[in-house]
Amino acid sequence: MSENGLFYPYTAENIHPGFSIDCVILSFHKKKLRILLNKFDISKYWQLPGGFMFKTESSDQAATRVLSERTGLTGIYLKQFYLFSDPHRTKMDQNLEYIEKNADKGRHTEDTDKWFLKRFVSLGYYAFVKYDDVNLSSTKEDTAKWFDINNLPELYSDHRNIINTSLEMIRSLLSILPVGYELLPEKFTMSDLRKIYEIILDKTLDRRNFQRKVLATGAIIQLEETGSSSSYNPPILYSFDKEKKDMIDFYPFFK
Amino acid sequence: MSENGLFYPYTAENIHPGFSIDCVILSFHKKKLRILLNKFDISKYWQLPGGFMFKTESSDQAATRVLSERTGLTGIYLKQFYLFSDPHRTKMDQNLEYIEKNADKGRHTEDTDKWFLKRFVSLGYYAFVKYDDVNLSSTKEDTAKWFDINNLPELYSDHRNIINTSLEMIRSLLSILPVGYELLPEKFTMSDLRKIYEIILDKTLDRRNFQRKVLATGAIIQLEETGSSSSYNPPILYSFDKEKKDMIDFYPFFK
DNA sequence: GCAAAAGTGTTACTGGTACACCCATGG
DNA sequence: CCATGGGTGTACCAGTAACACTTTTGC
Repeated sequence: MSENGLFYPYTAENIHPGFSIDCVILSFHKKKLRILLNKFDISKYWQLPGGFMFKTESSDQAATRVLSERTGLTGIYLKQFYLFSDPHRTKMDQNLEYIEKNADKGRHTEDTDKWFLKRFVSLGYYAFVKYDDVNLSSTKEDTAKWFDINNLPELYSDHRNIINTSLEMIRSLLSILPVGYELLPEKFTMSDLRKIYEIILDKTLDRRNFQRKVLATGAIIQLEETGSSSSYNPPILYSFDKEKKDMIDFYPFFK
Repeated sequence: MSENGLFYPYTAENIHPGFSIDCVILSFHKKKLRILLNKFDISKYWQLPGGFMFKTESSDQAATRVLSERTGLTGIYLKQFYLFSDPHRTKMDQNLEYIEKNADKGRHTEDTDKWFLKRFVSLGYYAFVKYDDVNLSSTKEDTAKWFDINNLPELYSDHRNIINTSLEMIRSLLSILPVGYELLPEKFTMSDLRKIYEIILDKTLDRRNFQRKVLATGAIIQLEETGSSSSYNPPILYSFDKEKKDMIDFYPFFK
């Protein structure tokens, strides 16, 4: 997104009309669940990384491309979760402001007006990435930043609703989602794994029962090493058994 | 769908572009799970009831309208479940044939060519209706019919895939879907309720354990009457307790 | 030595599964 | 009188939940 600012490389001709994609990209860092947001210099609001679908792409391909552009990653775990189609979801005043400020910056293209001020439906995707693997690419016009999922700024359009919906969906499917495997680094502590489930479920889990249940799946290997960072009894490190990571019904289920 | 045949009342101007809706409408009758399909006189294939979204509608409203047109019902239980967006999902040869045969019948409109031969993404909905409540509206050009879900005809485009996907989604969410409440008439037998779960899960369930689990929820009331129809020990009839029907986690969960 | 994080084990309960016997009716 | 569908009860097993004590280290 640089050539023509805000909308590059999308044009009225190359995208599937009236259709956009918004990505809820989650990671885990320092005991917090993080979500990736970005902000254009011309905007007051932070927003979900998103984009449009080229005429030659499927929505999965488009979402994968958008995520790759944002994070530099390939092979990302992502799933569509809901189509947002309220006819009034697009805040035309906000978009008009975008167009105007874009023009002020000398980045205006007439083409844009034709399609950006029309109604869009948006397909929501959620994605799980490893925090340490991500290289955030920010430009002067477009800043990317991780936010604590429990401490979000004011958001563009209906993006707050999209995030809330994604979390509900993730919560209800948590028992079969590989959140730990996708969010944690190669080596991790049991405390971190548990924290992920606690944040998503918004409740504390019994430390001992959690550990027993997780280990009983046989998909997690206890390592020799310990994590040294903290200032007390160093925790044991664990790793996922990659052979077993794709087993359905592996992932522990917590009510 | 009569004025101009196949595409009434949709035009290039009044619909959201490149976007369609397909509905998997399920009912239960005589121990079989049924799906509503329709066939145009000009088509070789049966297809899912579907339609397009007007520019003023949400997708839920569009789906509700389509279902209402097809079944005469209001207040239908329906949920979106997946967006089908493969760029090659639309079979252009099939659609071209539609257009040509439509022209043969003197129902051709030039407008149609503009949009019906373009790429569409399609949002899948599943719906649960009570068989006895439905009045199928067939016309000479458009026949509607219930099919046994396990005995389907050859289908248009990727509709077979849409049906399979819907059943997978329903299966995975079965524990929280009100399938019994939505599919069964006011009074029903335990055998019918169990049969619904057995068909969707494609496995037999222990008759006694099923009954105990279902009754333990407290959401089903045993009636005084018995069903007399069959030729043996008449079964007890049950009803849902409407006060409790909306309780989440009510619906029994079967692995 | 005490606070904080982490390691480990036992018990009780509940929900799920497997299974057997009796009853009523129509043919 | 028997085949078929339906009603009811028990026993076992496994997974879950509740819960307590010990260890390590920094301050």
